Amino acid sequence: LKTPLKQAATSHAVLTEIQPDCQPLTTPPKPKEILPADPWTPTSNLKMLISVASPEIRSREQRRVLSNSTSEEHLSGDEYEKSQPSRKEKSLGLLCHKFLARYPDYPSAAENNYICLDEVAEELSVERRRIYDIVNVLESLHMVSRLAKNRYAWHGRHNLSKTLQALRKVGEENKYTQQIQMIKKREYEHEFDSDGERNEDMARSFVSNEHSEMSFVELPGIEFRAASVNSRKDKSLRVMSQKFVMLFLVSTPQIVSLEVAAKILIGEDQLEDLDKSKFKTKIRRLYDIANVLSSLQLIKKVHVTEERGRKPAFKWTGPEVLPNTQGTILETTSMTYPPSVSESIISKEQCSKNLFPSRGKQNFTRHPSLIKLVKSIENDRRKIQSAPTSPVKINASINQNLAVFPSKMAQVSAITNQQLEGQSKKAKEIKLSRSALECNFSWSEVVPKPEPPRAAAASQQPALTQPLAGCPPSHASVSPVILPHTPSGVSYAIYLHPSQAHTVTTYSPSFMLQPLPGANVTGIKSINSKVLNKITTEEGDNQIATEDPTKSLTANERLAVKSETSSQRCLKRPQALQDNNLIKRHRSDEESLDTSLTFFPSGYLIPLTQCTHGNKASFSDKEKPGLCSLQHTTYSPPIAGVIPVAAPELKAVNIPAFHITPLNIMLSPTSIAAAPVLSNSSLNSSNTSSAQNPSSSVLNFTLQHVGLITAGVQVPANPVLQHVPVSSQPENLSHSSEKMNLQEEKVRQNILQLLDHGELSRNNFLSSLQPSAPKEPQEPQTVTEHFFRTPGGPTTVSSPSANSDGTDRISQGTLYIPQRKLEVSED
DNA sequence: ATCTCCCGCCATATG
DNA sequence: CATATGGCGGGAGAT
Repeated sequence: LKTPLKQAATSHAVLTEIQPDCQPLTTPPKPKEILPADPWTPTSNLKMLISVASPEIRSREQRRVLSNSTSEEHLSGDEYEKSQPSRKEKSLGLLCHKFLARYPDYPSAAENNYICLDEVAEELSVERRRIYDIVNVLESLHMVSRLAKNRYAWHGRHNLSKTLQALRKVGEENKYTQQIQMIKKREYEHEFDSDGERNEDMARSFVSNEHSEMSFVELPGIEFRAASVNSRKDKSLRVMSQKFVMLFLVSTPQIVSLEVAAKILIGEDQLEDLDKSKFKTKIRRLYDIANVLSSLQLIKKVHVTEERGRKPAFKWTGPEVLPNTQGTILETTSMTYPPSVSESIISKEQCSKNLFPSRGKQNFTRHPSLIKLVKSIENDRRKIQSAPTSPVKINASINQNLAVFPSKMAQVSAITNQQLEGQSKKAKEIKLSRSALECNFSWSEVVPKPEPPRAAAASQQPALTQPLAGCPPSHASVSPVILPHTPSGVSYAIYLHPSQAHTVTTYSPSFMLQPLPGANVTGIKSINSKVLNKITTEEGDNQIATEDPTKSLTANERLAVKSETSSQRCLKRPQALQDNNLIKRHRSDEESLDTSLTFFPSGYLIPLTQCTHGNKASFSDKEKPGLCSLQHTTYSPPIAGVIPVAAPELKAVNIPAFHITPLNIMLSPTSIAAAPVLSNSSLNSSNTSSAQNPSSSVLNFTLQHVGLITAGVQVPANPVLQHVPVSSQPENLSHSSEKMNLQEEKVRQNILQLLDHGELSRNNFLSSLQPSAPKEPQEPQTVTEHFFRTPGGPTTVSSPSANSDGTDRISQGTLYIPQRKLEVSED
């Protein structure tokens, strides 16, 4: 019927931006939007071209051209159906590119960045419906916000960093990592026992438990307040998009298969109701979302090959999100709202409404100080949540923040604490956290720096240094306050996600970071569950990006972006205020407490003004330096690398960490992740085996208790950071331990299972699990796994770790747990 | 056949 | 009530 212009397909046509042609009748093109300030930046154009001109398309186009012999339409109608707009040309992804091309990534406040849906739809000549699809996901990233009926405000990537951070946090709170594990485990089981008596694995229950319904995650974004119009209840596409992104952010290899994503997004609730159609629909939506995210270059399509064939998946290619960044918002905020400490204190989560309204009735009380802030926001979206309450959470992070702003905050914090306590008994933990200090400083990777963690470290970090450093040393020095308390010893637990097996490798004791080109990833987490893996290569897969022009370009772009973002966010010194999700959760609802797995509702973030550009210059390098280097390093050997274990951020070791560690362990029953623990201190101090400080003791204790490490093994803590307020730890520790016991057993069983299956052949592994079997104290054993990525694809990597079987020994208490194989291939 | 995912009906929300 | 939004899923192009 329609006779589209033929061969629109020519590359030229495609490249040409938006629809040069058409619309004879309708309103003429509107000049208005096309102003000098126009969005088209060289970058964007380039970007667009690159992305658009994918090889596939190009080849396709060529074919077409040949066939047509360039004639547009002339000959015969034989061209019949060949109509052009081959499906691909109408793809959401391409459309999205066009859309994005219209606006600058980083619009200046000055320009009018308004988006009129009608116009856009018209100009791009697509149905409005499609525009909604795009806008909705952009909205989920806070790249746009709705102003009113037909109008949206374009924010570009200014908020992206914060958004991602928030999403990551929420994802962590929602225990997506565990959910993913569960799902994978389930699949695994199915494969195995065909009999399938799906053991009523608690796993399920876990998942089902949480079924948290989450609503839109709000982020502090600029004019978000104005977005009064937005939102309503469902927002499914938006929410879905956020969840999808969260999955990437919490996954260690940042690869998420559609299947897994769909399952999680779907039934966050019920056990698998293998509702086929529902699943299908979900997948469709995910594709839609993925297309947009791909256009944003946040993800790219890959395939994961597992035992059962290859499945479509996507790999995160966007900026990595720092684990601990909690400080970011605060920092920003503080700058923004210097006066009201309280406000500044509020960090995302605190402000949150319940994203995940867990079934439980959670009654949060809003902290007075927050009320004002929240109030306005709430008005805007009052209608949105039918939810009666918009709980505001205040948590430990606040306390932490105190450190930063000692004087001012003090009172506030005090208040906060009281309130918290009042709210829930569970809050007790919070106290602990506050003492913890958090300074992120970059860890010196290879070069151990003698100096104190403080600012010193950060200063000259090589590119590889951790991003965490987020704050430049300069800042640190500037605001000494930040490091109020002595640094706490920070230990980090490294674990491997079973599901995402990747190469595991040993890490060097010295913590050298190496960009692991191939290694994708092991997960490294700080105790408090923040992942520190900045190191992972972006190109992650062992792919060598070098030759691909596109990639290189993207890389560059990325760099640019990163630096920018980092600069923004690093306005302040490093304080890693970490917040503990755990704590938050605990206090949030008591009921859920019992099941450790229960999810707690999280809130949405209240938008704070976004940070202005402050001194960006100073830190350009810190944050993502690692990435940059990584990118460059693409040429590096395919081998899986060493797992960089270092934990850059010195976080206070808080109790939460303990909780978390166990959780992680227990959660991944399937393959069980290894939990290597390291202290970042080692970086500074050459010796790893220094005497344990309290924190390390606790940690060791915990680990031992859980059975992850042998009694003899000890995890060193960072000397510098030592004074972690350990005081209360015992309680917490015990507490967590208790919870974990059950889990412990399961974990073991799982391990055994693995062994049975032959996945683990190592005695070592077992022995390591046995507390009774002491091993060399200083050298815990590692169970290495064969993870492999099989060859075949560019991505394939073999585990570098030398001795194939878990014989490797890793210097400091590192435990690696075996995994299943998994291959990732591009495209 | 499977993977992608476009198209657009039609229920809802908004104004 | 007229529109603006946006679930949803059929079904077809791409592989």
